[in-house]
Amino acid sequence: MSGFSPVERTSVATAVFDQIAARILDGTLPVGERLPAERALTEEFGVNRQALREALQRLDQLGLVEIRHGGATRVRDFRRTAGLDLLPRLFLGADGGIDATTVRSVMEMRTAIGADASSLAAGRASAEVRAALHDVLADLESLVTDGGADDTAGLAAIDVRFWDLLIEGSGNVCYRLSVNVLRDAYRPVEALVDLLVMDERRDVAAHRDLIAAVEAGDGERARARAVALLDQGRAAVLAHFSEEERG
Amino acid sequence: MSGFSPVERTSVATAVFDQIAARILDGTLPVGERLPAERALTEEFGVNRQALREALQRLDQLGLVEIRHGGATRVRDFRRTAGLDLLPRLFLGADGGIDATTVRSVMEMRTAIGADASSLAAGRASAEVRAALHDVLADLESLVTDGGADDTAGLAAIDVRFWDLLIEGSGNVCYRLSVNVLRDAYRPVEALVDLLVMDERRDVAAHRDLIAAVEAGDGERARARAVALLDQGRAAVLAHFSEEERG
DNA sequence: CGAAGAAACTGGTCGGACCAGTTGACGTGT
DNA sequence: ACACGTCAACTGGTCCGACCAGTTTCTTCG
Repeated sequence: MSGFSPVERTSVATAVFDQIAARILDGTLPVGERLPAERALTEEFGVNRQALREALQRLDQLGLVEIRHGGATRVRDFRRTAGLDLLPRLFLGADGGIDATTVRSVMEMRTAIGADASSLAAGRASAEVRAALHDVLADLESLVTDGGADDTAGLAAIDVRFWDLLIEGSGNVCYRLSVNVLRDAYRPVEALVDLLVMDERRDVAAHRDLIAAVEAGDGERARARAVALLDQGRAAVLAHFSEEERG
Repeated sequence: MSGFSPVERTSVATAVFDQIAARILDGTLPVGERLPAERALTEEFGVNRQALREALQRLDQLGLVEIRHGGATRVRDFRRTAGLDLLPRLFLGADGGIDATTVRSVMEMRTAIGADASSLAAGRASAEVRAALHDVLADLESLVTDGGADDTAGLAAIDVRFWDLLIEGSGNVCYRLSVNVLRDAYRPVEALVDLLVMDERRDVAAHRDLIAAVEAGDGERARARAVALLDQGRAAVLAHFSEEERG
Protein backbone atom coordinates (compact mmCIF):
# COMPACT_ATOMS: atom_id res chain seq x y z
CA MET A 1 0.00 0.00 0.00
CA SER A 2 1.90 3.08 1.17
CA GLY A 3 1.01 6.52 -0.13
CA PHE A 4 0.96 7.82 3.42
CA SER A 5 3.35 10.41 4.77
CA PRO A 6 4.66 10.88 8.29
CA VAL A 7 2.40 12.87 10.59
CA GLU A 8 3.98 16.16 11.52
CA ARG A 9 4.46 16.45 15.24
CA THR A 10 5.10 20.11 15.77
CA SER A 11 5.44 21.52 19.23
CA VAL A 12 3.08 24.27 20.27
CA ALA A 13 5.89 26.81 20.36
CA THR A 14 6.88 25.91 16.81
CA ALA A 15 3.31 26.23 15.63
CA VAL A 16 3.05 29.71 17.10
CA PHE A 17 6.44 30.62 15.67
CA ASP A 18 5.41 29.46 12.20
CA GLN A 19 2.19 31.44 12.24
CA ILE A 20 3.76 34.71 13.32
CA ALA A 21 6.77 34.28 11.04
CA ALA A 22 4.49 33.70 8.06
CA ARG A 23 2.54 36.84 8.84
CA ILE A 24 5.68 38.91 9.03
CA LEU A 25 7.23 37.48 5.88
CA ASP A 26 4.14 37.98 3.75
CA GLY A 27 3.71 41.53 5.00
CA THR A 28 0.44 41.01 6.85
CA LEU A 29 2.26 42.32 9.90
CA PRO A 30 3.95 45.49 8.62
CA VAL A 31 7.34 46.65 9.78
CA GLY A 32 7.18 48.64 13.01
CA GLU A 33 3.82 47.13 13.97
CA ARG A 34 3.62 46.32 17.64
CA LEU A 35 2.52 42.79 18.46
CA PRO A 36 -0.20 42.31 21.06
CA ALA A 37 1.05 41.79 24.59
CA GLU A 38 2.20 38.29 25.46
CA ARG A 39 -0.75 37.73 27.76
CA ALA A 40 -3.10 38.73 24.97
CA LEU A 41 -1.37 36.46 22.47
CA THR A 42 -1.64 33.47 24.79
CA GLU A 43 -5.41 33.79 24.67
CA GLU A 44 -5.46 34.34 20.93
CA PHE A 45 -3.34 31.26 20.25
CA GLY A 46 -4.82 29.29 23.11
CA VAL A 47 -1.41 28.34 24.45
CA ASN A 48 0.54 28.90 27.61
CA ARG A 49 2.78 31.87 28.05
CA GLN A 50 5.92 29.72 28.21
CA ALA A 51 5.27 28.29 24.74
CA LEU A 52 4.40 31.73 23.45
CA ARG A 53 7.61 33.18 24.82
CA GLU A 54 9.76 30.45 23.31
CA ALA A 55 8.26 31.31 19.94
CA LEU A 56 8.91 35.02 20.41
CA GLN A 57 12.49 34.37 21.48
CA ARG A 58 13.12 32.49 18.28
CA LEU A 59 11.51 35.22 16.20
CA ASP A 60 13.78 37.71 17.93
CA GLN A 61 16.88 35.65 17.28
CA LEU A 62 15.98 35.35 13.59
CA GLY A 63 15.67 39.13 13.40
CA LEU A 64 11.95 39.19 12.67
CA VAL A 65 10.86 41.00 15.84
CA GLU A 66 12.47 43.13 18.49
CA ILE A 67 11.60 42.38 22.09
CA ARG A 68 12.19 45.11 24.67
CA HIS A 69 11.79 44.59 28.37
CA GLY A 70 8.97 46.82 29.53
CA GLY A 71 8.24 48.03 26.04
CA ALA A 72 6.35 46.44 23.22
CA THR A 73 7.48 43.72 20.84
CA ARG A 74 7.69 45.18 17.36
CA VAL A 75 8.04 43.76 13.87
CA ARG A 76 11.46 44.47 12.41
CA ASP A 77 12.44 44.99 8.78
CA PHE A 78 13.77 41.49 8.19
CA ARG A 79 15.49 42.51 4.98
CA ARG A 80 17.74 44.66 7.13
CA THR A 81 17.96 42.70 10.34
CA ALA A 82 17.57 39.03 9.50
CA GLY A 83 20.52 36.80 8.74
CA LEU A 84 21.01 34.16 6.11
CA ASP A 85 19.39 31.60 8.41
CA LEU A 86 16.07 33.09 7.40
CA LEU A 87 16.53 31.81 3.87
CA PRO A 88 14.75 28.46 4.24
CA ARG A 89 11.62 30.31 5.29
CA LEU A 90 11.68 32.56 2.23
CA PHE A 91 11.27 29.73 -0.22
CA LEU A 92 7.56 29.42 0.23
CA GLY A 93 5.84 32.57 -0.96
CA ALA A 94 2.43 33.88 0.05
CA ASP A 95 0.61 31.59 -2.36
CA GLY A 96 2.34 28.51 -0.93
CA GLY A 97 4.34 27.98 -4.09
CA ILE A 98 8.09 28.23 -4.57
CA ASP A 99 9.42 31.76 -4.78
CA ALA A 100 11.36 31.97 -8.04
CA THR A 101 13.39 34.99 -6.94
CA THR A 102 14.67 33.15 -3.91
CA VAL A 103 15.60 30.14 -6.00
CA ARG A 104 17.53 32.33 -8.39
CA SER A 105 19.31 34.01 -5.51
CA VAL A 106 20.36 30.72 -4.05
CA MET A 107 21.73 29.47 -7.35
CA GLU A 108 23.70 32.68 -7.79
CA MET A 109 25.17 32.50 -4.32
CA ARG A 110 25.99 28.86 -4.84
CA THR A 111 28.06 29.79 -7.86
CA ALA A 112 29.77 32.71 -6.15
CA ILE A 113 30.76 30.72 -3.09
CA GLY A 114 31.67 27.59 -4.98
CA ALA A 115 33.88 29.57 -7.30
CA ASP A 116 35.70 31.50 -4.60
CA ALA A 117 36.08 28.42 -2.44
CA SER A 118 37.60 26.56 -5.35
CA SER A 119 40.01 29.38 -5.94
CA LEU A 120 41.02 29.44 -2.30
CA ALA A 121 41.27 25.67 -2.10
CA ALA A 122 43.78 25.76 -4.94
CA GLY A 123 46.12 27.60 -2.66
CA ARG A 124 45.30 25.96 0.65
CA ALA A 125 43.90 22.45 0.28
CA SER A 126 45.86 19.92 2.30
CA ALA A 127 47.18 16.67 0.88
CA GLU A 128 44.39 14.80 2.64
CA VAL A 129 41.70 16.91 1.05
CA ARG A 130 43.25 16.56 -2.37
CA ALA A 131 43.48 12.81 -2.00
CA ALA A 132 39.85 12.69 -0.91
CA LEU A 133 38.89 14.74 -3.96
CA HIS A 134 40.47 12.14 -6.17
CA ASP A 135 38.52 9.43 -4.39
CA VAL A 136 35.27 11.27 -4.97
CA LEU A 137 36.13 11.76 -8.62
CA ALA A 138 36.85 8.04 -8.95
CA ASP A 139 33.51 7.24 -7.36
CA LEU A 140 31.74 9.61 -9.72
CA GLU A 141 33.45 8.07 -12.73
CA SER A 142 32.56 4.53 -11.75
CA LEU A 143 28.99 5.50 -10.94
CA VAL A 144 28.47 7.14 -14.32
CA THR A 145 30.22 4.46 -16.37
CA ASP A 146 28.45 1.67 -14.52
CA GLY A 147 25.10 2.90 -15.70
CA GLY A 148 24.27 4.88 -12.56
CA ALA A 149 24.07 8.14 -14.48
CA ASP A 150 20.37 8.35 -13.66
CA ASP A 151 20.81 7.58 -9.96
CA THR A 152 19.79 10.96 -8.58
CA ALA A 153 20.40 9.94 -4.98
CA GLY A 154 23.86 8.58 -5.75
CA LEU A 155 24.78 11.67 -7.75
CA ALA A 156 23.50 13.94 -5.00
CA ALA A 157 25.57 12.12 -2.38
CA ILE A 158 28.74 12.45 -4.44
CA ASP A 159 27.98 16.09 -5.15
CA VAL A 160 27.74 16.79 -1.43
CA ARG A 161 31.04 15.07 -0.74
CA PHE A 162 32.74 16.90 -3.60
CA TRP A 163 31.74 20.39 -2.56
CA ASP A 164 32.21 19.71 1.13
CA LEU A 165 35.81 18.89 0.38
CA LEU A 166 36.36 22.04 -1.65
CA ILE A 167 34.73 24.15 1.04
CA GLU A 168 36.86 22.52 3.69
CA GLY A 169 39.91 22.97 1.51
CA SER A 170 39.17 26.67 1.23
CA GLY A 171 39.54 27.02 4.98
CA ASN A 172 36.77 29.60 4.98
CA VAL A 173 34.35 29.18 7.85
CA CYS A 174 31.84 31.61 6.34
CA TYR A 175 31.49 29.47 3.27
CA ARG A 176 31.19 26.37 5.42
CA LEU A 177 28.27 27.85 7.35
CA SER A 178 26.64 29.39 4.28
CA VAL A 179 26.59 26.04 2.53
CA ASN A 180 24.78 24.54 5.48
CA VAL A 181 22.04 27.11 5.08
CA LEU A 182 21.82 26.82 1.31
CA ARG A 183 21.44 23.07 1.59
CA ASP A 184 18.80 23.48 4.25
CA ALA A 185 16.96 25.98 2.12
CA TYR A 186 16.75 23.86 -0.97
CA ARG A 187 15.41 20.82 0.87
CA PRO A 188 11.72 21.56 0.07
CA VAL A 189 12.53 21.50 -3.65
CA GLU A 190 15.15 18.79 -3.34
CA ALA A 191 13.50 16.22 -5.58
CA LEU A 192 12.98 18.71 -8.38
CA VAL A 193 16.42 20.29 -8.21
CA ASP A 194 18.12 16.92 -8.07
CA LEU A 195 16.62 16.25 -11.46
CA LEU A 196 17.41 19.66 -12.92
CA VAL A 197 21.07 19.64 -11.96
CA MET A 198 21.68 16.06 -12.97
CA ASP A 199 23.61 17.03 -16.08
CA GLU A 200 25.96 19.15 -14.00
CA ARG A 201 26.53 16.43 -11.45
CA ARG A 202 27.40 13.73 -13.94
CA ASP A 203 29.77 15.89 -15.97
CA VAL A 204 32.85 13.90 -15.09
CA ALA A 205 35.18 15.91 -17.30
CA ALA A 206 34.23 19.22 -15.70
CA HIS A 207 34.83 17.83 -12.24
CA ARG A 208 38.17 16.40 -13.31
CA ASP A 209 39.26 19.70 -14.79
CA LEU A 210 38.35 21.54 -11.60
CA ILE A 211 40.29 19.14 -9.43
CA ALA A 212 43.26 19.41 -11.78
CA ALA A 213 43.27 23.17 -11.40
CA VAL A 214 43.11 22.89 -7.62
CA GLU A 215 45.87 20.32 -7.72
CA ALA A 216 48.02 22.64 -9.81
CA GLY A 217 47.47 25.43 -7.31
CA ASP A 218 46.04 27.60 -10.05
CA GLY A 219 43.39 29.61 -8.24
CA GLU A 220 42.11 31.56 -11.22
CA ARG A 221 41.72 28.48 -13.36
CA ALA A 222 39.98 26.70 -10.53
CA ARG A 223 37.61 29.61 -10.20
CA ALA A 224 36.80 29.66 -13.89
CA ARG A 225 36.17 25.95 -14.00
CA ALA A 226 34.01 26.03 -10.91
CA VAL A 227 31.91 28.74 -12.51
CA ALA A 228 31.61 26.72 -15.70
CA LEU A 229 30.50 23.69 -13.73
CA LEU A 230 28.07 25.44 -11.44
CA ASP A 231 26.56 27.55 -14.20
CA GLN A 232 25.23 24.38 -15.81
CA GLY A 233 22.94 23.71 -12.90
CA ARG A 234 22.11 27.35 -12.46
CA ALA A 235 21.03 27.69 -16.07
CA ALA A 236 18.93 24.53 -15.85
CA VAL A 237 17.17 25.59 -12.67
CA LEU A 238 16.64 29.13 -13.89
CA ALA A 239 15.22 27.92 -17.16
CA HIS A 240 12.75 25.75 -15.33
CA PHE A 241 11.52 28.42 -12.95
CA SER A 242 11.35 31.30 -15.40
CA GLU A 243 9.42 29.06 -17.78
CA GLU A 244 7.05 28.16 -14.97
CA GLU A 245 6.48 31.85 -14.30
CA ARG A 246 5.44 32.51 -17.87
CA GLY A 247 3.20 29.46 -18.08
CA MET B 1 34.21 63.30 32.64
CA SER B 2 32.83 60.41 30.56
CA GLY B 3 34.90 57.30 30.10
CA PHE B 4 32.01 55.24 31.30
CA SER B 5 30.27 52.63 29.21
CA PRO B 6 26.68 51.44 29.31
CA VAL B 7 25.96 48.73 31.86
CA GLU B 8 25.16 45.45 30.20
CA ARG B 9 21.72 44.27 31.17
CA THR B 10 21.60 40.66 30.03
CA SER B 11 18.58 38.53 30.71
CA VAL B 12 19.02 35.29 32.58
CA ALA B 13 18.16 33.27 29.50
CA THR B 14 20.80 35.10 27.49
CA ALA B 15 23.41 34.52 30.17
CA VAL B 16 22.71 30.79 30.15
CA PHE B 17 22.73 30.78 26.37
CA ASP B 18 26.08 32.52 26.26
CA GLN B 19 27.71 30.14 28.70
CA ILE B 20 26.59 26.99 26.94
CA ALA B 21 27.33 28.39 23.49
CA ALA B 22 30.85 29.29 24.55
CA ARG B 23 31.45 25.80 25.89
CA ILE B 24 30.28 24.25 22.65
CA LEU B 25 32.24 26.59 20.41
CA ASP B 26 35.51 26.14 22.28
CA GLY B 27 35.11 22.38 22.31
CA THR B 28 34.72 21.97 26.06
CA LEU B 29 31.43 20.28 25.25
CA PRO B 30 32.38 17.77 22.52
CA VAL B 31 30.11 16.90 19.63
CA GLY B 32 27.58 14.21 20.52
CA GLU B 33 27.88 14.92 24.24
CA ARG B 34 24.55 14.81 26.00
CA LEU B 35 23.70 17.83 28.09
CA PRO B 36 22.43 17.28 31.63
CA ALA B 37 18.67 17.17 31.95
CA GLU B 38 16.89 20.51 32.04
CA ARG B 39 15.96 20.07 35.69
CA ALA B 40 19.59 19.40 36.52
CA LEU B 41 20.77 22.42 34.55
CA THR B 42 18.34 24.70 36.36
CA GLU B 43 20.08 23.86 39.63
CA GLU B 44 23.54 24.20 38.11
CA PHE B 45 22.79 27.63 36.69
CA GLY B 46 20.55 28.63 39.55
CA VAL B 47 17.79 29.73 37.22
CA ASN B 48 14.25 28.74 36.52
CA ARG B 49 13.36 26.13 33.99
CA GLN B 50 11.59 28.60 31.74
CA ALA B 51 14.70 30.72 31.35
CA LEU B 52 16.77 27.59 30.85
CA ARG B 53 14.45 26.35 28.14
CA GLU B 54 14.48 29.65 26.30
CA ALA B 55 18.25 29.40 26.15
CA LEU B 56 18.12 25.83 24.89
CA GLN B 57 15.59 26.74 22.23
CA ARG B 58 17.92 29.38 20.91
CA LEU B 59 20.87 27.00 20.94
CA ASP B 60 18.76 24.55 18.97
CA GLN B 61 17.75 27.14 16.42
CA LEU B 62 21.37 28.16 15.92
CA GLY B 63 22.27 24.53 15.25
CA LEU B 64 24.45 24.08 18.32
CA VAL B 65 22.35 21.44 20.05
CA GLU B 66 19.64 19.01 19.09
CA ILE B 67 16.64 18.75 21.40
CA ARG B 68 14.50 15.64 21.21
CA HIS B 69 11.25 15.19 23.08
CA GLY B 70 11.72 12.36 25.53
CA GLY B 71 15.36 11.92 24.62
CA ALA B 72 18.44 13.82 25.63
CA THR B 73 19.68 17.15 24.32
CA ARG B 74 22.94 16.58 22.49
CA VAL B 75 25.70 18.81 21.21
CA ARG B 76 25.73 19.01 17.43
CA ASP B 77 28.65 19.50 15.07
CA PHE B 78 28.10 23.19 14.47
CA ARG B 79 30.44 23.22 11.49
CA ARG B 80 27.90 21.00 9.78
CA THR B 81 24.63 22.15 11.24
CA ALA B 82 24.96 25.83 12.12
CA GLY B 83 24.11 28.58 9.70
CA LEU B 84 25.86 31.81 8.89
CA ASP B 85 24.07 33.49 11.79
CA LEU B 86 26.57 31.79 14.06
CA LEU B 87 29.35 33.92 12.63
CA PRO B 88 29.25 36.79 15.15
CA ARG B 89 29.87 34.27 17.91
CA LEU B 90 32.94 32.83 16.22
CA PHE B 91 34.88 36.05 16.33
CA LEU B 92 35.95 35.69 19.90
CA GLY B 93 38.23 32.70 20.26
CA ALA B 94 38.91 30.67 23.36
CA ASP B 95 41.48 33.16 24.65
CA GLY B 96 39.01 36.01 24.35
CA GLY B 97 40.94 37.58 21.51
CA ILE B 98 39.87 38.02 17.92
CA ASP B 99 40.05 34.89 15.82
CA ALA B 100 42.21 35.73 12.81
CA THR B 101 40.87 32.88 10.71
CA THR B 102 37.33 34.14 11.11
CA VAL B 103 38.37 37.65 10.19
CA ARG B 104 40.08 36.38 7.06
CA SER B 105 36.98 34.37 6.14
CA VAL B 106 34.74 37.37 6.49
CA MET B 107 36.96 39.53 4.33
CA GLU B 108 37.03 36.85 1.66
CA MET B 109 33.29 36.46 1.67
CA ARG B 110 32.86 40.20 1.58
CA THR B 111 34.85 40.31 -1.65
CA ALA B 112 33.07 37.36 -3.20
CA ILE B 113 29.61 38.70 -2.49
CA GLY B 114 30.46 42.30 -3.30
CA ALA B 115 31.94 41.27 -6.63
CA ASP B 116 29.05 39.07 -7.68
CA ALA B 117 26.49 41.58 -6.50
CA SER B 118 28.20 44.29 -8.54
CA SER B 119 28.18 42.07 -11.57
CA LEU B 120 24.48 41.32 -11.15
CA ALA B 121 23.64 44.94 -10.41
CA ALA B 122 25.17 45.90 -13.74
CA GLY B 123 22.42 43.94 -15.44
CA ARG B 124 19.56 44.63 -13.09
CA ALA B 125 19.92 47.88 -11.15
CA SER B 126 16.91 50.13 -11.58
CA ALA B 127 17.16 53.78 -12.53
CA GLU B 128 16.43 54.75 -8.94
CA VAL B 129 19.31 52.68 -7.61
CA ARG B 130 21.68 54.06 -10.20
CA ALA B 131 20.68 57.60 -9.37
CA ALA B 132 21.17 56.90 -5.70
CA LEU B 133 24.61 55.50 -6.44
CA HIS B 134 25.55 58.76 -8.07
CA ASP B 135 24.33 60.65 -5.04
CA VAL B 136 26.48 58.53 -2.76
CA LEU B 137 29.46 59.04 -5.00
CA ALA B 138 28.91 62.79 -4.90
CA ASP B 139 28.73 62.69 -1.10
CA LEU B 140 31.95 60.68 -0.96
CA GLU B 141 33.71 63.12 -3.25
CA SER B 142 32.64 66.16 -1.27
CA LEU B 143 33.53 64.51 2.02
CA VAL B 144 37.03 63.63 0.86
CA THR B 145 37.76 66.94 -0.85
CA ASP B 146 36.37 68.92 2.08
CA GLY B 147 39.00 67.50 4.38
CA GLY B 148 36.83 64.75 5.80
CA ALA B 149 39.14 62.04 4.52
CA ASP B 150 39.96 61.08 8.12
CA ASP B 151 36.34 61.05 9.26
CA THR B 152 36.03 57.31 9.90
CA ALA B 153 32.39 57.55 10.92
CA GLY B 154 31.47 59.56 7.85
CA LEU B 155 33.34 57.21 5.55
CA ALA B 156 31.74 54.19 7.20
CA ALA B 157 28.27 55.64 6.73
CA ILE B 158 28.87 56.30 3.05
CA ASP B 159 30.36 52.83 2.63
CA VAL B 160 27.22 51.26 4.05
CA ARG B 161 25.00 53.26 1.74
CA PHE B 162 27.16 52.44 -1.28
CA TRP B 163 27.16 48.70 -0.80
CA ASP B 164 23.55 48.54 0.31
CA LEU B 165 22.60 50.04 -3.02
CA LEU B 166 24.69 47.59 -5.00
CA ILE B 167 23.27 44.68 -3.02
CA GLU B 168 19.76 45.97 -3.57
CA GLY B 169 20.56 46.49 -7.24
CA SER B 170 21.65 42.88 -7.53
CA GLY B 171 18.19 41.73 -6.52
CA ASN B 172 19.72 38.83 -4.64
CA VAL B 173 18.06 38.20 -1.30
CA CYS B 174 20.82 35.84 -0.16
CA TYR B 175 23.39 38.57 -0.49
CA ARG B 176 21.12 41.01 1.29
CA LEU B 177 20.81 38.69 4.28
CA SER B 178 24.46 37.68 4.25
CA VAL B 179 25.56 41.28 4.41
CA ASN B 180 23.41 41.77 7.49
CA VAL B 181 25.29 38.97 9.20
CA LEU B 182 28.72 40.10 8.07
CA ARG B 183 28.06 43.57 9.39
CA ASP B 184 26.82 42.17 12.66
CA ALA B 185 29.87 39.99 12.93
CA TYR B 186 32.41 42.71 12.46
CA ARG B 187 30.86 44.98 15.05
CA PRO B 188 33.20 43.92 17.90
CA VAL B 189 36.19 44.95 15.80
CA GLU B 190 34.43 47.87 14.19
CA ALA B 191 36.73 50.61 15.42
CA LEU B 192 39.84 48.79 14.30
CA VAL B 193 38.51 47.74 10.90
CA ASP B 194 37.17 51.23 10.20
CA LEU B 195 40.74 52.42 10.44
CA LEU B 196 42.24 49.60 8.41
CA VAL B 197 39.86 49.93 5.46
CA MET B 198 39.97 53.71 5.37
CA ASP B 199 42.12 53.78 2.25
CA GLU B 200 39.62 51.63 0.44
CA ARG B 201 36.69 53.74 1.49
CA ARG B 202 38.16 57.06 0.40
CA ASP B 203 39.32 55.80 -2.98
CA VAL B 204 36.95 57.96 -4.97
CA ALA B 205 38.31 56.91 -8.35
CA ALA B 206 37.76 53.22 -7.67
CA HIS B 207 34.18 53.86 -6.57
CA ARG B 208 33.56 55.98 -9.65
CA ASP B 209 34.94 53.29 -11.95
CA LEU B 210 32.75 50.67 -10.37
CA ILE B 211 29.63 52.77 -10.75
CA ALA B 212 30.56 53.51 -14.35
CA ALA B 213 30.79 49.81 -15.10
CA VAL B 214 27.42 49.17 -13.48
CA GLU B 215 25.98 52.09 -15.40
CA ALA B 216 27.33 50.64 -18.65
CA GLY B 217 25.72 47.32 -17.86
CA ASP B 218 29.10 45.64 -18.11
CA GLY B 219 28.87 42.89 -15.52
CA GLU B 220 32.36 41.51 -15.94
CA ARG B 221 34.00 44.90 -15.65
CA ALA B 222 31.89 45.71 -12.63
CA ARG B 223 33.00 42.47 -11.04
CA ALA B 224 36.66 43.14 -11.70
CA ARG B 225 36.45 46.65 -10.32
CA ALA B 226 34.59 45.53 -7.24
CA VAL B 227 37.28 42.97 -6.57
CA ALA B 228 39.96 45.59 -7.02
CA LEU B 229 38.21 47.89 -4.60
CA LEU B 230 37.41 45.30 -1.95
CA ASP B 231 40.82 43.69 -2.12
CA GLN B 232 42.33 46.89 -0.78
CA GLY B 233 40.56 46.52 2.52
CA ARG B 234 41.06 42.80 2.59
CA ALA B 235 44.80 43.16 2.14
CA ALA B 236 44.99 45.81 4.84
CA VAL B 237 43.02 43.79 7.36
CA LEU B 238 44.86 40.60 6.55
CA ALA B 239 48.21 42.31 6.91
CA HIS B 240 47.23 43.60 10.31
CA PHE B 241 46.00 40.30 11.69
CA SER B 242 48.71 38.08 10.27
CA GLU B 243 51.30 40.49 11.65
CA GLU B 244 49.59 40.35 15.03
CA GLU B 245 49.77 36.57 14.94
CA ARG B 246 53.52 36.57 14.41
CA GLY B 247 54.16 39.20 17.04
C1' DC C 1 16.89 -16.29 25.43
C1' DG C 2 13.55 -13.10 23.52
C1' DA C 3 9.77 -10.23 23.67
C1' DA C 4 6.09 -7.73 26.21
C1' DG C 5 5.44 -4.48 29.70
C1' DA C 6 6.32 -1.51 33.61
C1' DA C 7 9.07 2.05 35.67
C1' DA C 8 12.20 5.74 35.43
C1' DC C 9 14.02 8.74 32.80
C1' DT C 10 13.82 12.67 29.11
C1' DG C 11 11.62 17.07 27.21
C1' DG C 12 6.76 19.73 26.55
C1' DT C 13 2.84 22.24 28.46
C1' DC C 14 0.28 24.40 31.81
C1' DG C 15 -1.39 28.09 35.37
C1' DG C 16 -0.64 31.53 38.30
C1' DA C 17 2.14 34.45 41.04
C1' DC C 18 5.47 38.02 41.39
C1' DC C 19 9.72 40.95 39.73
C1' DA C 20 11.47 44.62 36.65
C1' DG C 21 11.64 47.74 33.25
C1' DT C 22 8.76 51.57 30.17
C1' DT C 23 5.27 54.52 29.20
C1' DG C 24 2.16 58.07 29.76
C1' DA C 25 -1.27 60.39 32.28
C1' DC C 26 -1.94 63.21 36.08
C1' DG C 27 -1.07 66.48 39.41
C1' DT C 28 1.84 70.02 41.39
C1' DG C 29 4.64 73.70 41.46
C1' DT C 30 6.65 77.51 39.12
C1' DA D 1 0.60 78.05 30.38
C1' DC D 2 4.45 75.28 30.99
C1' DA D 3 8.02 72.27 33.02
C1' DC D 4 8.78 68.85 36.08
C1' DG D 5 8.31 64.98 39.42
C1' DT D 6 5.25 61.25 40.70
C1' DC D 7 2.66 57.40 40.30
C1' DA D 8 -0.28 54.01 38.24
C1' DA D 9 -0.89 51.01 34.46
C1' DC D 10 1.05 49.01 31.07
C1' DT D 11 4.98 46.01 28.92
C1' DG D 12 8.23 41.91 29.17
C1' DG D 13 11.24 38.77 32.66
C1' DT D 14 11.50 35.28 36.25
C1' DC D 15 9.95 32.02 39.32
C1' DC D 16 7.35 27.92 41.23
C1' DG D 17 5.18 23.49 41.12
C1' DA D 18 2.29 20.50 38.82
C1' DC D 19 1.21 17.49 35.10
C1' DC D 20 1.38 15.72 29.98
C1' DA D 21 4.02 13.18 26.43
C1' DG D 22 7.48 10.98 24.43
C1' DT D 23 12.07 7.68 25.08
C1' DT D 24 14.96 4.68 27.25
C1' DT D 25 15.99 1.11 30.33
C1' DC D 26 15.23 -2.68 33.07
C1' DT D 27 12.38 -6.12 34.71
C1' DT D 28 9.58 -9.88 34.11
C1' DC D 29 7.29 -13.50 31.97
C1' DG D 30 6.62 -16.72 28.21
